[in-house]
Amino acid sequence: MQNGEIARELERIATLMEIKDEAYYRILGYRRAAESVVAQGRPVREMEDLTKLAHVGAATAGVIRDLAEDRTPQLLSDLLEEVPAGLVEVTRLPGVGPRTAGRLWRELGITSVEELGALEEGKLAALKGFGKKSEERVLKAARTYNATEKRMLLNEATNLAGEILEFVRSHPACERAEVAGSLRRQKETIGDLDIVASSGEMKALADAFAEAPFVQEVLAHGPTKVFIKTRGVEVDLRIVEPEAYGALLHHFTGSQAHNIVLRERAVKRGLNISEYGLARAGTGEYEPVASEAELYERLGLPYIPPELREDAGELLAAEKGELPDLIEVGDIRGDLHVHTNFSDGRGTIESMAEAAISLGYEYLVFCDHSQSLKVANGLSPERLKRKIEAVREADEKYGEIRLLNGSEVDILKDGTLDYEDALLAELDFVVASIHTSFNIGEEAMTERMIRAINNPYVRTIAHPTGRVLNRREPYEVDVSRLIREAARTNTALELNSYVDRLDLSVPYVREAIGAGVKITIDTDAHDEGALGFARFGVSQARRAWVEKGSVVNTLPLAEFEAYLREGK
DNA sequence: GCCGTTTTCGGCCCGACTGTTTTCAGTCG
Repeated sequence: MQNGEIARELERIATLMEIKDEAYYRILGYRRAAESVVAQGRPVREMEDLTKLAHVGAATAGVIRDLAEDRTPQLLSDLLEEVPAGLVEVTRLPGVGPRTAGRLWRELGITSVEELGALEEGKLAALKGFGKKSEERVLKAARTYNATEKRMLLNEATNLAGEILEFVRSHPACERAEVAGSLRRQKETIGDLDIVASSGEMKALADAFAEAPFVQEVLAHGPTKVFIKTRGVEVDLRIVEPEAYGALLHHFTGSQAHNIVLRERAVKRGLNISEYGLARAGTGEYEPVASEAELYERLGLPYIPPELREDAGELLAAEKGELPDLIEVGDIRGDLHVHTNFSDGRGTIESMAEAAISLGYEYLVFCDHSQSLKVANGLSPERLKRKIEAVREADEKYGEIRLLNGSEVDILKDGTLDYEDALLAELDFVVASIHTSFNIGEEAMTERMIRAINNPYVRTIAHPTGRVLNRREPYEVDVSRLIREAARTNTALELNSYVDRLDLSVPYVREAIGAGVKITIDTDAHDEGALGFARFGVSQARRAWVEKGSVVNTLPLAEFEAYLREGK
């Protein structure tokens, strides 16, 4: 099992224990262990001592070991014998938690969302603590439940949040407002949106928001907190007095795991943290904190950027003064992987070049598809040669930017490349990637890609795991082996910035830079607008603790050209 | 369950909103 699956199983264990009404802190232990596994870069399967992970002790380590080696842990099989597995899904219904799910099971014999949805009217309302409203809400949730929840891509979430933010900011009662939550941390996909605001008239702003034109449904509405649904997305607005804005922004940016460890740290120093500010322990009298920087400072820490707030070692690094100097969008000097209408792009060499110039880039590498990828109008050797000429001519025309020749050459099923080496030698930069024969098994796929990595002309491997968010799982490949091989051969790995790829994913990027592998942050743009997706590639790199020095295309033109000349 | 610069036992983050209640449990973030 991979880290993600292991974490999901640990979550499932925690939920089953919650339904059983086990001790709260025992459950919390498994939940925090799940988060540690997700945050971990390299596959936990390869770790010798699992208790080195935060929040993992002897017991949880045994469970993780079993899962990693595809055995069912005794704990899990015992739980599944006692608690129906379908109840885990019941707890995912909005407004239904583990306690309610447990009662539904014990008192009504419910074991799945489907059974709950088919329940006769009045049965639920008759339970103690339930009423008509609760019944209506729960039944509706069960009947409209959709198991395959789709999460927003970063650009969709950014656009939607922008519109909502504009409404909030334009209200006269609003002093400041920002996006918080997972979007501010730039998680790869976004479920809900969190907006925070400060205001001297909180209730007026809350009421206005609940009646905003984009509101589909009001889920909760108090004087400082409004929870609505718009276009199927839940949006949470939280409001505080202006003096407490920093504490609120921090609180709602999360992650929850980061907040918890930070608060525990504060408690040890005699302080409580809440969204209202800092208090001497036990007094409940909060002193407002106006900025996040001030909050960290008063805890004796340097500012921790939102992208790092995942309880993935950032507090320890902050204490030691070893936080990374994270890469920024402005550090990107060029894009090494863009398409044109020679293959399946919509832009021309010129239009793409001009879009790159307007971003301030110093160089741009055109990488159209290779001959065997017919569906993408891949270039035959003859057409590639014509394109090489066309790029050279265009390069003469533009003084502001260096235009270079590349190819996104297919790695064929046997690991050979889709052009002869002699042709690859004529190119400035070669990107290699997989677009066919995804299901050949982990061993064969790994060997196939390692063969490509060992080709002397291949400088980076594009979208190395082939995943497409919300659409396609990554193919099976041993990424850790690819990373070791890339390090050995001085081959880079791509962090593809296209919003539905973001591939390599963050944990692997962190593993790769740890192994000394260079990263290319490319957009794979098929039109001019997509060049702007570089910001999302950069935000993922920041989540992976990447500094500018680890990224090939932060090199100024002269140094980049030297890098090209040196070869591998 | 985990964890330790007051520790190997006794702690373990914090608050808003809802529904069904007359004081609070459950859910959520």
